[in-house]
Amino acid sequence: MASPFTQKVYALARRIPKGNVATYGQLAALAGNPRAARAVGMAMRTNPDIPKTPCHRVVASDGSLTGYSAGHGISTKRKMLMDEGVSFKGQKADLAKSLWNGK
DNA sequence: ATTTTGACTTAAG
DNA sequence: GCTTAAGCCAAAA
Repeated sequence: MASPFTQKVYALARRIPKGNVATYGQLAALAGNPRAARAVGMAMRTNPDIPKTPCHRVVASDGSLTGYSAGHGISTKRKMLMDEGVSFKGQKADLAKSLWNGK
């Protein structure tokens, strides 16, 4: 646990349903600060428990996969998402179909 | 306490 | 479509 904000972000990430994805800005908004998308990314980066916190379900605003410290980076992340049933457009997630509704 | 940095986002060239 | 610039936030140094 690094900090309250980070904890909140983790909680939100865990609540993203399988087969869906959320954007950093979206998590930031749900965490209470719509403009803290960057901080959210930071929280993900320092992500302590991969299986406990599915940071791979968090993508950029346009569905692009960014970062990912585990596995082989983006490649692994994309694979995991596809495995969970998330639609993909080349290297980007299909937000139109798999974007988390926030509840 | 101040500065730097980064898994962001949007706007503009 | 890609690069640059600027805005905003929180954590780490």
